[in-house]
This record gives sequence, C-alpha cells and structure tokens, in this order.
Amino acid sequence: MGRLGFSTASEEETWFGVLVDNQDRLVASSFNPSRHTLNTHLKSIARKMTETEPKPAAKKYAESMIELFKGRDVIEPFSLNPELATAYQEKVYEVLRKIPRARVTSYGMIAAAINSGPRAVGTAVASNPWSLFVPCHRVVPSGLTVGNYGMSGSLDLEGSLMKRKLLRREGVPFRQDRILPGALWEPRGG
DNA sequence: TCGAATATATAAC
DNA sequence: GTTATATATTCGA
Repeated sequence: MGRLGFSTASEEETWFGVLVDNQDRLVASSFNPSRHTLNTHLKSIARKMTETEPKPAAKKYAESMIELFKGRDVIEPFSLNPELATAYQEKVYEVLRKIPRARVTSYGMIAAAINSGPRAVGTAVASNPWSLFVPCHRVVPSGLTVGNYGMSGSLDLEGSLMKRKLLRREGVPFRQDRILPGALWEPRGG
C-alpha cells in the first residue's frame, strides 16, 4: 500500500472526509457534524493501513459524498480499496452495493441471501468503511423501523436521525417512524 | 416484552 | 492458537 490521500468538504454543518490510496481507490469515507470526530475516526482507520503518509487527494470524492448526502445519484465512478475488509465482509458489502436507491433491505434478508446470520450481518454492516458510497444506511431491522447508524464510530440518537434523513432524501416512503413495505428490496442470492 | 439462537469479529489469555 | 465477550438481529412464546 502506498501513500494515503485525505480530503474533506463541508455542507449543511456536516463534515465529509475520504481516505484514498495511490490509485485513487477509496479506502474509507465518513461524515460527522463534528470535524474533530470525523478526523479522529479517519485517522484511526488510517493507522490500520500499512502506510499512512498523507498526500493531497482527489477532492471529487468528498464532493461526491455531499451529492450522496443530499440523496442524489453520483455519476462519478469510484473504486474501492478492499484492504480493510475480510472475505465475509466483502460478501456483505457486495449485497449492499446492489440495494437500489430509495429502497431498503433487512439484516435478516441479507443473511438469508448469503447463508449467514443476521447478527453477523449486523457486525459486518457496522464496520463498513465506505459511508455513503456503500449504502449501509439502506439496511434496517425486519420490523421496518430505521434502526441504528454509527456516524464516525459513535452509536447514538443522532445516528438514527441521520439515517432516517438520508433515507427520506432518497425517496424512501415513511409513515410515522416506519418504512412502508413497498420500499423493501429482496437481495437476490449471491 | 423477554430469552435464546445465531455467525462473525475482536481482545485477551 | 484458543477461548471469552460483544454485537447496527431475529423469532417464538
């Protein structure tokens, strides 16, 4: 692994940051209202990499994050650096990337699709390094509540509210605090 | 509502 | 290496 690049952008009182490798592949992305929390989080990820020397990075990813944050599609292609993912996590993330915009699926449905268990899927989804680019916010509990969302590592009410906001902006239909069943998307096997 | 089952990941030994 | 502990869950009673 060569040198890592780092880039941030800000919008709507939220900070967005990406780590990229020397081939411009995404190593990680994250966002948080607190710039400090965001930096701390990305730095802790960077420490896991074999080298962590910063370099000026492609700003386009941070800007893409803002597009995704606003619920829009991103045309700009991106590729992912898989170094941080285990084989099992890759299987889960492969499913996540297929979830269409404005749709959701559940931890259990993913588990069924890859012959695993829902709690295991939960831990994998929770450690998704590529916030927004790999849409882990589209995974919800089977009861179609919003469920949990960790922003830059922290699990709190803010996270849930953010998850709900992201889904609503994409066009996921809600009634009160429940997602309407029509938004449910079933992962096809493999 | 509550407890058990469940498949991973991680830390400690 | 191996074991213990913790999960962004689920299902049944």
